[in-house]
Amino acid sequence: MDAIVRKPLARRSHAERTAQAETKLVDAAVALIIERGIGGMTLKDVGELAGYSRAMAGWRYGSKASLCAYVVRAVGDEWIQALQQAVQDKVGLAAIHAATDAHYRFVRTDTARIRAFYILWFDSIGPDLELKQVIVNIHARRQRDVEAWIKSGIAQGLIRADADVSGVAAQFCATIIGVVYQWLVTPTARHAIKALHEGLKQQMTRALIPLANAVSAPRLR
Amino acid sequence: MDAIVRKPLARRSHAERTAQAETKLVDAAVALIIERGIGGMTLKDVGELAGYSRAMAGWRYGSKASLCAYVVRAVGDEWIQALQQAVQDKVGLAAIHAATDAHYRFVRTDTARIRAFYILWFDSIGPDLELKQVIVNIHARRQRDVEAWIKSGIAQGLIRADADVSGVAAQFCATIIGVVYQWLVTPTARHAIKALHEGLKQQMTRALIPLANAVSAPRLR
DNA sequence: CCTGAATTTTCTTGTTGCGAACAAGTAAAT
DNA sequence: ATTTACTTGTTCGCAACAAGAAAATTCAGG
Repeated sequence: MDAIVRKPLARRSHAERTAQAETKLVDAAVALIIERGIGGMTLKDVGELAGYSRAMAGWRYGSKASLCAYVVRAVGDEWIQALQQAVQDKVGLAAIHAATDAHYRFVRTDTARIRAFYILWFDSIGPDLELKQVIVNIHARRQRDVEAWIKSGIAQGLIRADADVSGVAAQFCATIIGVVYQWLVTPTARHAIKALHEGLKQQMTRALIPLANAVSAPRLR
Repeated sequence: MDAIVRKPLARRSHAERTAQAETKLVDAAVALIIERGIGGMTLKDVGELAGYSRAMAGWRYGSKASLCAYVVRAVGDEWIQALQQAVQDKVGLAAIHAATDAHYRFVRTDTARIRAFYILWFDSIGPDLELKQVIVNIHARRQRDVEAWIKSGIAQGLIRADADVSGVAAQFCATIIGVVYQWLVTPTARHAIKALHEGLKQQMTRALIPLANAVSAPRLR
């Protein structure tokens, strides 16, 4: 297990040491999760890949489960930032479409962090309560956001008034997870992942546009 | 780790021994996967819970990964049987709705085997090639079935002729997985899981019915 | 202010316990 | 007797923790 980088390290403050260690350890954990899965990632290799001793990762985060939860929290925060950036102040279907497009762009770039994030996401099945709690929070937040977009859309007359707000939002969130699963298991099929995102947009359109426009719902391009 | 049963065992043939060991071991594995997740299931405990020695499960299946793959194969076969039984010779939307309803009934009964099956399903992310292959096969078969239903529906004029057959089938399969994830992480919310299945049926209806009927697409009851 | 000892924080080496995997042996059926 | 089913014995690797070394910070006395 070779270290990633070994800069000539001058005297560093405690804060600097801590911050640098954290980024190196998280990067190493992400790389190993992608390469070998969560089971194959060992605390020993995380520490050594980051350029430290075998026990470093375990000492820092206490346990493997805590390290995983920390990684999810860290990447999840970046994620929420990027999503807000993409949606801005849009509402209704525009917001949902923007969020879906942004999601597709994220998975298409396929950065290591996002892949590891979602690998960890699917590990939230299972008995690790700490990780599960983190994921549940992110999921709940997503669903709240979607519900808010739909409600604003209804208020502005862009969405049919009798729409089942929480039901459709749940459908959206569930489908996103299904699409992500597809992406994780077949990382090569870019076109298929694109089509699934487009299909999701179309599905939401059909469920939410006012009835008068329903017949003219656009087909998949 | 206490044994499940200890019948007074008379002289049994090799075939009987093998068969009985297999069911006991699989049952034990299922129980432990549900209780502690895949990481928490140990070959030692599987063997002892089934009433054998600590090495029994490892000896029978060679490795933990192979045991998992075996369980998925076994339950997956039962599953396919039950699904065919539910769909019979239906085609078009009727087949898709029947399959969705059957799926909901399966997860609602929440037998241990089905739960373990889907927990293992989500473990197919990750580097275990044997398990991944089994899952990919089941998934491909599902998708083929759905495509066949759609095609027959088109042939009989029950489904719009310009439908994107493989695209819609992929959408269906992805959403099912998303719904299953929801079910696994929030096993209590039965109503929500029911609503997601109903929403999926409605979504497929909207995507597939001939345009002339589109406006009268039934709403979620 | 400066200098260096005392203290706190960061990180490493040492140890234990447990599980997977396999080897070699025993018991049961053929 | 021979093949098949199963158990006991052993090795190796990892997670978790303990105890020690090294680096940074605080604080004493000039």
